[in-house]
Amino acid sequence: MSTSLPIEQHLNQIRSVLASQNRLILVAQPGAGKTTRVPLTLLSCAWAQGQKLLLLEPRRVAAKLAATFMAAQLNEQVGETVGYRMRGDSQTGRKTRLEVVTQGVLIRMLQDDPLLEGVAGIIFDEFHERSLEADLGLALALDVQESVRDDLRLLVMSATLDVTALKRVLGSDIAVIESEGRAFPVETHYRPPLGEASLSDTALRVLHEALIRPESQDVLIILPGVADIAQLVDAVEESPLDVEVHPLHGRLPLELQQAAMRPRAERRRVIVSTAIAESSVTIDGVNVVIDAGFERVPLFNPSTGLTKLTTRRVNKASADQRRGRAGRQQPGVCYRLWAAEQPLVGYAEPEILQADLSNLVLETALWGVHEPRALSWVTSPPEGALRSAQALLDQLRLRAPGGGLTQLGRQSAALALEPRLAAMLVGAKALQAIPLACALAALMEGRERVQGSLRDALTQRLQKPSAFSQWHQQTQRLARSMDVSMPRVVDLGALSALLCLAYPDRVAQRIGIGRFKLANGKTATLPERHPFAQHDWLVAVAIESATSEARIYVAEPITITTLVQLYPDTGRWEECVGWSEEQGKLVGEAVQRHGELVLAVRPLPQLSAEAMEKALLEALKQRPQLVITEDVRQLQGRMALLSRLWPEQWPDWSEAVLMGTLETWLAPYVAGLTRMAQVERLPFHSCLMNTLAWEQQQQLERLVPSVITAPSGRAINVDYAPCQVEQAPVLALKLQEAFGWQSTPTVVDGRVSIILHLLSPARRPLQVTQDLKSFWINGYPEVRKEMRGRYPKHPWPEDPLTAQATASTKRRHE
DNA sequence: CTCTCCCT
Repeated sequence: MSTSLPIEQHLNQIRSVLASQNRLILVAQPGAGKTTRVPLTLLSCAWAQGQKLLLLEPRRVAAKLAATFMAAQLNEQVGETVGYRMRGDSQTGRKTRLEVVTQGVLIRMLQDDPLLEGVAGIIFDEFHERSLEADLGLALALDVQESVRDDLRLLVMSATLDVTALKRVLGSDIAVIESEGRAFPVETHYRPPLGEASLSDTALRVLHEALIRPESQDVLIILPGVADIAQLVDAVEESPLDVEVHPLHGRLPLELQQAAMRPRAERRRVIVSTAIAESSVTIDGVNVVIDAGFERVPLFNPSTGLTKLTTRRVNKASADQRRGRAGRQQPGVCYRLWAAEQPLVGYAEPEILQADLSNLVLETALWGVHEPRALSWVTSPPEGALRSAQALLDQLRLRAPGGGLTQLGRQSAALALEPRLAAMLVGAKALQAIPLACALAALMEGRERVQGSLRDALTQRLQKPSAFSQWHQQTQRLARSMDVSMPRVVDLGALSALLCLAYPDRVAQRIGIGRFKLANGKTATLPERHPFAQHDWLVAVAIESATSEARIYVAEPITITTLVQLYPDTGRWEECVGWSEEQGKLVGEAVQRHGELVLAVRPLPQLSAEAMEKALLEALKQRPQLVITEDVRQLQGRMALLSRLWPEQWPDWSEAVLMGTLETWLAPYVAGLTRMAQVERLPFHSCLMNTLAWEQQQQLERLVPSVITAPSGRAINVDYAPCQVEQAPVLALKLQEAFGWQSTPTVVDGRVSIILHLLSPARRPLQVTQDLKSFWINGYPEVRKEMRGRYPKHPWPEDPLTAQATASTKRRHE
């Protein structure tokens, strides 16, 4: 059967492209056979002789399965020509030429040997899943290939036809080979919820419909979350349907997951699953899929530093993948619980756009890249999440000011733990609490949910390690990597200190019953009856960010003394001068802070000059706007006109810019001031003018004069305020004052015509014009006819071009 | 009213 796989007909082409080029994209649908056929065929290529190939798989099961299958193809055991490598479980030997590795392993291999000696090529399987680690692995591999290993072959395999982003980073001329997949046809029906029916009600209704068809075998129902699954499982069990029902999700113990996947002959099975059934596991015997069309995804919020689970509609690629689960072994049926016309986004967002990037920043810093965006990414890590990750690493003391790693940071990166836990582990040395830190890290990293207090959970495990084998294994592994052995008795004394090392940003100060302010400035709550609800200080370990206030699920009490011992900066008294709105003046205090939290305050008798200056400017910046007098407003308008024409030569004096640059133009004048009223009285006009050179000041007066002399002899203020909104300056004057002006007056050496507001003797607008010449000819006769009767004492000559201009009445003139 | 998935 292997000879009939769709990928077979492309193998020669794949070999020939990689003989002469070092990059290739292979697009193949599920069932094409790419995972197992392509790596084996590449082993015999000339460029791979005497070297290894790495095959990257996104999941441990997939890696083992692929290795086992390929070894069997060669009539060998795993660990001979084909082996695998993953955390805590490897089978490779001296003969091994193809290593199937999981994502974390690839990154460690690259970090340990950036030359990748002995490796001829890397195959990225299932790249369309766009996991954070696959993206990082490819970025590092590209860096290696571009800098020191142009012979290194990189083959990216994807089930997605949309390869534009990949081509952008791999090169627009890269070869793309496409292969058909192989699957049975699946009939699609759309069954949106009726009225207000819930997802599980709708799924139950459609399940009845599906089971009526005699050809229906086992049914896979995909719902967004565990709660929906439990609800539907109950409903099916209470219904008269003669089926065997199994829940399936990642938090279920492994035995129950496996039970859900085992085929049974006697009764039809209904498997109610999360998205885990979409890609991670295959279930034999299924030919009906009921897809609710939703997924729950963790979205990282850079401003809170928290990850929130969000339910949203699936993308089209996932929906098709789910549907395909009905046609793996025979023709099938898929019921979609949404309307056919429901729009869906095309593909899943790459994880890099929505995940916590602290590990990515740690890895790239270890790689020697201080600014992660300098690498070549299929999708660049987003700015906000990068800054947030950098801030966390700074707080964990893993990152040095320049962006490199500290000593602690380098040790942490080698530990293969998330940065918070790694920082805790390396920091445990100074607390002489490494064994406890290992036990704690293993607990927090584990998948099991901690019920009740951390202290109890730890005590339980330390007393009876054999009952918690996964935790025990990981504890031992961490202890080995820290060069300690686990003692028989572990003291829990350093527990809260260790947690502060991992979660310095989540130190929490009580601000009410069960309400806490976190060091990152956010508010979080603990149930009012929680035993810690009345503690003044906690460290919040598990938090879920909700729409309103974040909720704390796991916490541990701490003392300020502990905090100060761990973070010497926290204990430092910091001079803090601030503006008091109530007192209308600057006040000073010395405070001890931890992030946004204030530990202690004492008044400060004397304020330093710099602190006062800084505080005053800061207070000014907090205000919605500067106090702008008319002369400053005019100056801003004049400057706006000039800087629009010559942005290189004239500064931008818009309000936003002035607010942002107080330090440069206002600072010299605030020295010694303590009250805001004094600041408000400063001559801002002169302060601004003084920043210009003398020649520039002269030029300003000449190009945009503040007054223009009308034919009447009167000097009239030009209004430049409209220039701030990109309009021309305005000159308002009585019509009679303009007699004799042949055309519109101008500024900026004739470049800009002024808008004239010609007024009646009662200063009512008669005409607004930027073309005076045409007004005299076309508009004036009409105005004259109408106004002569109403204002007989004022001159209304027939020829305004030659008439004597005047600001007063006829009589005074005679 | 906690909990999608994955990995060093």
